[in-house]
Amino acid sequence: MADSDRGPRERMVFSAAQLLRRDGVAGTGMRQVAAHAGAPRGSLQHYFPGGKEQMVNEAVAWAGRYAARRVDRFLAGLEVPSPSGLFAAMVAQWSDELTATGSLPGCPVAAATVDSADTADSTRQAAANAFACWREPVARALTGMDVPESRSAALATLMVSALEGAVLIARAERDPAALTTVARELGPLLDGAVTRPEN
Amino acid sequence: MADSDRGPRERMVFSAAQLLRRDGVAGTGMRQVAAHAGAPRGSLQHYFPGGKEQMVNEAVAWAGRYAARRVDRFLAGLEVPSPSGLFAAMVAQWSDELTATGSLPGCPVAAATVDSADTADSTRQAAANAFACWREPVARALTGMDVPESRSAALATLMVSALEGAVLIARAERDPAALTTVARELGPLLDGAVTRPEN
DNA sequence: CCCCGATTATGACAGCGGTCATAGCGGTCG
DNA sequence: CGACCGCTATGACCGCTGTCATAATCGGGG
Repeated sequence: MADSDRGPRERMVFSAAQLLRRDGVAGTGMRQVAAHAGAPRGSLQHYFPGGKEQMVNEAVAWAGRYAARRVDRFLAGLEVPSPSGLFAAMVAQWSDELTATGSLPGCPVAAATVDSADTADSTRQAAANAFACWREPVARALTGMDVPESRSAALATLMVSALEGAVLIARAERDPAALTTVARELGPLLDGAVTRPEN
Repeated sequence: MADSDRGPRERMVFSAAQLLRRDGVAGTGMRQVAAHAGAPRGSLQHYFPGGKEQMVNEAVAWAGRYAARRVDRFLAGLEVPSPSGLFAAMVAQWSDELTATGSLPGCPVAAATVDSADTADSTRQAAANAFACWREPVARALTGMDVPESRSAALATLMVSALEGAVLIARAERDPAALTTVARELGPLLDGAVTRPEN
C-alpha cells in the first residue's frame, strides 16, 4: 500500500502486481502499468527489456515475497501463536479488504497462473516460485508451533490452497462468507496437528 | 471429452470452456473458439448476439453443471461412500489429467473469475452460480453420509476451495503433489464430521 | 566545454481483438 | 413462384497491444 517513491522501477512492478489482481495478465497493458505508476512510457523498454513477460514475472515474484513478509508479520502479531490463529490472520487480510473497500481484487500469482501457465513457461515458474516463497514461512511457523515437521509442509500447502480457493469464491460472490467459512472449518484441524497442546 | 455432434452451438460453448481453461478469458478469441469447434465464423454473432460476454457466461454455466454431474457420478462410483472418498475422487480427476496428459489446464470458472470478476458483472455472477451449482451436490452428498446439515455446506465450500487452490498450485508447479497432499490432509477431517461412523 | 551514460520522448508498425453491416445460401410454407 | 427464416459468408472498421527505432534530454565527470 505504500506506493511511495522507491524509484520508478519498483513502482512499476508494484503497479503491475496491483493491476494484475484486477484484470489478469492479458487484460493488463504495459502502457496502463506505466500510467498507473506515474512512470513515463519510455521507461518500459528501458527497465523491462524482456518485455511484458519480464514485467509480469517480477510482479509475481514481488507478490510472493510480499506474502512471505506478511506471514512473518502475522506471527509477530499473534499474542498466543497457534496454527488456526495464523490461518485466521491470513484469511482476515482478504476478508477485511472486501468488507472495507467493497471489492476484492484477486491474487496476482493466481492471475499469472491462470492466464499464462500454458503459454509462458517462465511465468509459470515464477508463479511456482512465488507459491514456494509463500508456503515456506508458513511451514516453518507450523513447526515452530510444535507441529511435526513431517506434516507442516503439507499443512502449509493445504492452508495456501484453501485460501486461494476461498479468495476465488469470495471474489465471484462478492461476499467474504467463503473466506470465513474456510477459516472456521480448517482451524480445528490445524490446531489438532500440534503434538503438545500448549494451551 | 465427448465433443461429438450436439449441434454447433453446444460445441462452441464446450470449446469455449476448453480454451478458457488454458488461456483465460482475455487470452481466448472468439474466432479461435469457432475454429476449435469446427463452426463457421458467421455463427458467432448468430448464436451469441450478446457477444463474448454471453459466450463466456454460457461456458462457465456449462462448466458448473458439468462439475455437478461429476459429483453425482463420483458418488455412484464409490463402493463405500465417505466424505474423504468423494474428495479423493474429485481431486483424482485433476491429478489424473496431469499425470496422463502431462499438462494441466485450469478450471474455466476460476479463469472467468480471475479475468473478469471486476470488469463484467454478469460473468462474475455466472461464476458465482457455477460455484453454487458445484457445491450444492457436494453438500447434499455429505448430509447423505451422516454429516450434520449445519456443517455440510461449510465443508463443501472448504472442499471446493481447497481443490481450486490445489489446482492452481499444481498447475504452476506442473506437479500433482499439491493435489494429493490436500486430499491426504483434508480427508481425515472430512470423515471426522460424520456423526455415526458407518464403518 | 564536451562527452557519456542513463533515462525519457515520440512515433510508427504490424497484429489481433470484438463488433457491425451486408449479402448470400438453402430450405419450408403459404 | 415468392416470401420468409435460420444459418452462413465476408469484409471492413476501430481500438488496443507489444515492440521496435530513433532522437532528445539531463546530470555529471574528464
